[in-house]
Amino acid sequence: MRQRVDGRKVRGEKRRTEIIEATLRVIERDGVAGVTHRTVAKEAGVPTTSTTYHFATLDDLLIATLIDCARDMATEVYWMIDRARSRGSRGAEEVANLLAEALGPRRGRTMAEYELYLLAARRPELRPAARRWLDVLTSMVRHDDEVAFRVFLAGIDGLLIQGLIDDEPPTAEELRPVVDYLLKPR
Amino acid sequence: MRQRVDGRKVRGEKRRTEIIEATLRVIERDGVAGVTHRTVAKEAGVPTTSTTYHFATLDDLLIATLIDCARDMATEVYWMIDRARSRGSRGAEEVANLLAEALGPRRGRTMAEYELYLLAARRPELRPAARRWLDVLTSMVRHDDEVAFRVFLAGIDGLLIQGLIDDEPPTAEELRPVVDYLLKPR
DNA sequence: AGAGTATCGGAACGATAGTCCCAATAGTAG
DNA sequence: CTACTATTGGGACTATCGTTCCGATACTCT
Repeated sequence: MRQRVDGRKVRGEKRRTEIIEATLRVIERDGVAGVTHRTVAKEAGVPTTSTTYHFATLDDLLIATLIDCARDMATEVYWMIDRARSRGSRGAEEVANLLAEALGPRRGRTMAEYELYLLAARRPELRPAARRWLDVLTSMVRHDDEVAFRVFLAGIDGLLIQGLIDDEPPTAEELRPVVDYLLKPR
Repeated sequence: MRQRVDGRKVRGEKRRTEIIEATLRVIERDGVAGVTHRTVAKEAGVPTTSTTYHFATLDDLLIATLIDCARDMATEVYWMIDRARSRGSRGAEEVANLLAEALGPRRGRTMAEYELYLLAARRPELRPAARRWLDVLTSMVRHDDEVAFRVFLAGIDGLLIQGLIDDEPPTAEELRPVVDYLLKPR
């Protein structure tokens, strides 16, 4: 039995999270295709069998990792929306900065997030995780803004995925006019 | 020597395209992860070694297939833009219909196209193919519309990739107001 | 027709994958 | 302290992968 009454972490919890974090690093570096029991174990510095002990199958490990990844994703986009909505005219600048960051220093992470998207397209059990940030953020917007908000979210997704296939990541300055136009009310 | 002066197809060309088409079917069904020499050969009804004969490596086969896929992609989106621009107020309806089609009957194909996107993010040699339709379409728009056009393209990409993680594909009617808003000039 | 070359297709080789087995260890409840 | 269970970690088994080898076949040019 893994659970404890006092809520303290059980022994294996630490290594379990280490494995998940290592898996995310592998995905960022080599993509989902690079995830094997052995590569993850090597990245985490644990024996190969440790990954099979904590996760029944490799699929379970992938799903656990991507769900974890989706949680951070939701947090990040939450702040993006928050800045865009609350700071008035400076919203576009903040959003452009966050996009440039997602396509520059955090590029690997952004790729991992879209690998989750595509995996969720084929595996229904991943869809709730992939949709989490869409749902959460949709719920925090006024109902009469829903269409505008969906357009905004789609635009962000499109700019990110298109930015991933640029030879060099776009700067915040280059993104600025597009974000500006995207946020402009109609 | 494979090339002929008169331009007639050389012998192996037919089987080569059969293999590419089979590969695309495999990608549509099981994703890039499902592509192996054996699965492709089985799908094409040819012996396993045929795939290694016509393509030096499995990577070459993948790249050839995805570049082929990108060509059709460009054609399809070309028509989408064409309808949106030339038919005035009915443009949004046409675009919504095409989106619903891409997320319904052509769902597998759409997933394949975004797998190309993500693969291109990691492999620079695939980027020209992935960017082709963006570039072609960008060149056909008036320069003063460039920002609006980039927003439109990003919105389309976002709607498509978000539609892929819906439990049931959105209908043209559901997409209509969003496309309407996306196309509305500012 | 015959030589030469492109293509085909069966078999197999080495590498690597997922997963399982089992002995050793450590922390915990009684 | 002792029994028990969770966890660790090394090794191995089996399946499948990419790729190569090589003999058979078919097409083309002279």
